[in-house]
Amino acid sequence: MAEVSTRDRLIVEAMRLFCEQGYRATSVAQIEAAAGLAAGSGALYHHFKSKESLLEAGIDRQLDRRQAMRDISVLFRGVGDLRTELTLLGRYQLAVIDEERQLLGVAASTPAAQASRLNAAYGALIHGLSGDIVDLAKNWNPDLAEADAASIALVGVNALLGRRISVLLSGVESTVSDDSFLAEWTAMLACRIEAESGAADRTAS
Amino acid sequence: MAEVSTRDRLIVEAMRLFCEQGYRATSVAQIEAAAGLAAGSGALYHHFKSKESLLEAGIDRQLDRRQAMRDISVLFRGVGDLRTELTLLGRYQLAVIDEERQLLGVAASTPAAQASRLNAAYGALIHGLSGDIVDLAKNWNPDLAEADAASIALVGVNALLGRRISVLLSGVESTVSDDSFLAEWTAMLACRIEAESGAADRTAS
DNA sequence: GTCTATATAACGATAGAC
DNA sequence: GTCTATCGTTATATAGAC
Repeated sequence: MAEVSTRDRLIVEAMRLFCEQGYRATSVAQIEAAAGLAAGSGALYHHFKSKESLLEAGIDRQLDRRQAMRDISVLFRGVGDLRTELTLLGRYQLAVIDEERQLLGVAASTPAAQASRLNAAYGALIHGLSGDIVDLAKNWNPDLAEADAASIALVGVNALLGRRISVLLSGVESTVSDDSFLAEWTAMLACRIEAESGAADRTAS
Repeated sequence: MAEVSTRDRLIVEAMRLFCEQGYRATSVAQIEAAAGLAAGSGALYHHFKSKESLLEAGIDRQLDRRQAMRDISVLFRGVGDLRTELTLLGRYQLAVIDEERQLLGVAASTPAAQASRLNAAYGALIHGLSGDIVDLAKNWNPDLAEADAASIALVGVNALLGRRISVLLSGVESTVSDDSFLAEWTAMLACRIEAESGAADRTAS
């Protein structure tokens, strides 16, 4: 039961290497070696017809795992006050983004053939995360306009994404802990959610 | 005076292609063709000793341009109220990130040899943008603790970065305009800057 | 299914004519 | 400085033994 097939090992190691080095920079021989096969042997081609079809299988696998994590966010409903729920949701969404980290990393350097698939997957991710924040916001402040809730959610999601993608691009971990970051993130969103509707218009022309 | 040297054309086109396709996926022949030279001829090697030294020159060029944009943010001081200054600063910082877009794109898929240079450049960018927000925040609320100002700035910068890097990864422009995004971004930061110190601790344990 | 061996193509880089 | 031509290397992918 704990047996992992060679095919699965190839997918896992390939996505890891694609994320670290990029798709083009990762050779088939390197993937075979990482999966415990002889480097340079065509053993990989008995499981995938090409390097690109291996990437495709990796994308599909990630989308399956994403499906498994969906609709867990509703578990945070009614736990306590607005800030508690926001912090829990933020922590959950950071975990979701971590799960998608490889996919985001691979998306940065990918042949055009698979680009549309990755773009669609990325768009769906943003939409899902943003929607959860919108639901939470409107739940705690029914007077909040749909457009305002969407704006708050968009800035919130981008803040979480920016934090995770930053370390993805730089490879350097932030000096600020996730908890500290989420504390401020929570305070900012709560401050806006509690405000009356239309408050976002009080900016410079 | 409008004459652009072949060397400069090579740098510009190379960075554009590196950003779009990745470093490894871009061939020297492709760069030569984009610069108006015969594809496959070694003409590039009369200006750069290798493909990697061309990337290095591209990074140096970006760092020079960054230097030219520094210390412009102080021009926004004392324009009006907190929200006006925040919106102007946010708009300015989005422009700065746009200027660095290529460098961020190249950073996503780069050989280890140049990775440290890119990482240092990226870290300096974050630090500079964050520092400007901290200065503005403490200017409008002297009671704000240094740590709180830094937290607010970190979330703010990551929100801007997330928005720009999102379109960099997905290639799809957001349906929300920059002005609408900045309006909400401004409201969020202003809401937190105006709060008393220590308010960020009112989150879940 | 995995191996050795190899076909075929593309890439980075160099040499020399002009 | 730019070209044509080419070398050496590395990559993807295949053929056939075990």
